[in-house]
Amino acid sequence: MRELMFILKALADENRVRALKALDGRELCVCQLVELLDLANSTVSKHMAILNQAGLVVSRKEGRWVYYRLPDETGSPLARIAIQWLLTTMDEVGIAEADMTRLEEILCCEKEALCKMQAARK
Amino acid sequence: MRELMFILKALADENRVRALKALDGRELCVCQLVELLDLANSTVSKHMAILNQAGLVVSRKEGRWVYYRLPDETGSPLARIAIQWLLTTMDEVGIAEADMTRLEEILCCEKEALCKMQAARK
DNA sequence: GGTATATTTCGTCATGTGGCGAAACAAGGA
DNA sequence: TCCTTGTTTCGCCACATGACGAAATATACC
Repeated sequence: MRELMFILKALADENRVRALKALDGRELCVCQLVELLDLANSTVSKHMAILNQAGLVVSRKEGRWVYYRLPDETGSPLARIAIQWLLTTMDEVGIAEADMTRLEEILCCEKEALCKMQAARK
Repeated sequence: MRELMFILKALADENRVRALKALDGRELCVCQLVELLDLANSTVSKHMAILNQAGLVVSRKEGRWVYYRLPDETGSPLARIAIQWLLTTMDEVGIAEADMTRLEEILCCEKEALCKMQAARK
């Protein structure tokens, strides 16, 4: 029950749901998620920590960059089924389409450029 | 997206999840849910209102009693699929078994007796 | 080693959420 | 009509949550 509630609580925030959808089929680093969600990087980092704790994402560090992605077969079955349900549901209903087009733009940018923009914004 | 978030937020509370599981395959009135969840009736009523708003339960009034049940084919597809996912997940993992045996006991009692007990408790 | 930079952690604040009891509401029975 | 009673609404409180900026970490580059 504890694990299930962790997952359900992690899913009960729109920004986290949007992040999961964005991670469908690809890996993203924090600065790309910051750009997509338009939140402070500290906020995004916290959201990703919550998703990570629930087993809904896994992280990988490469140099100074941290990449997040959806878990593979080795992840918790509960979490994987939850993700599958969420993503297919969102696809069927056509949710977060604006995010998908915005994500295309973001993926075209160099990550360094994104980070510089974000740093300048403050 | 709005409807999906209503559903996800409604599912992000353990007591509400327990209530949904208890409603699997049967109809329950508020006083029975109060007994199962061991919360104030005002609190249970609020929880059920949240579930109702998300389309995860429907209510039926019969005299002074209000019965809640899971939605049938006429309910929102999004809500119905969510419930289906939740219940099968809980079954597979074997969650809330204590509740199920406790529920058997509660169903044996007259509803009037339950309400009297609850009234006396204050 | 020192500097630059991507991310996380910390401190703080505003808002949301879940809990209760009391009062209000609704419906049956005297 | 008045009383009883099951449920909901209201007002309040304690705590959780999500947001930010600043400070701390960690890692590449000089």
